[in-house]
Amino acid sequence: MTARKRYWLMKSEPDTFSIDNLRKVGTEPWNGVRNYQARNFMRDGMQVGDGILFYHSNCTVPGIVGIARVASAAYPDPTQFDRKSDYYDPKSRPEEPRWMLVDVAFERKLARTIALEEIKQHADALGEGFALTQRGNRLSVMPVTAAQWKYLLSLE
DNA sequence: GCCAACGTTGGC
DNA sequence: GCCAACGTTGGC
Repeated sequence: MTARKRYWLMKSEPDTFSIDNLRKVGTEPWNGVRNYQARNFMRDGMQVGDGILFYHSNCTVPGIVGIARVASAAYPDPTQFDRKSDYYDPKSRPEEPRWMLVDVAFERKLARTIALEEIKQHADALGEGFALTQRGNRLSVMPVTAAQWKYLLSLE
């Protein structure tokens, strides 16, 4: 029995890991998420094949730049046990890992960037539940409804 | 580079 | 369990 496909938005700083980086490598473990809410979405919500809006944050034109898909079930983020990693978490133990991730696979780049500025203009159509346009929201992984997915891609 | 928002930590 | 201090995110 296969559950219905779900949709997500995932933020990445292009200076660290851009949509072009993802296109090059094909599939990437989404490591470094250190926020419980974002982790829970990956661990409890994501299923292989789910759609991902790839979002560039902290850059000149923040916005949605591509589409990816969930390519693995959730598994422990190995960087949490790597002392040399920026993401090392001394409080996490291998027998009880604190941080989980999924693999993310490249699908395509959008024909153009759907900028945050533009998305904000459609806030009414997207509904109040859309976390990206809610003031002060810093979540790096968030759910997107099928309707929001469709609407956002219709802007492309 | 600034700073508002907000999550986490740790003293009490 | 409260809450001040602190660190991070991320738009601008």
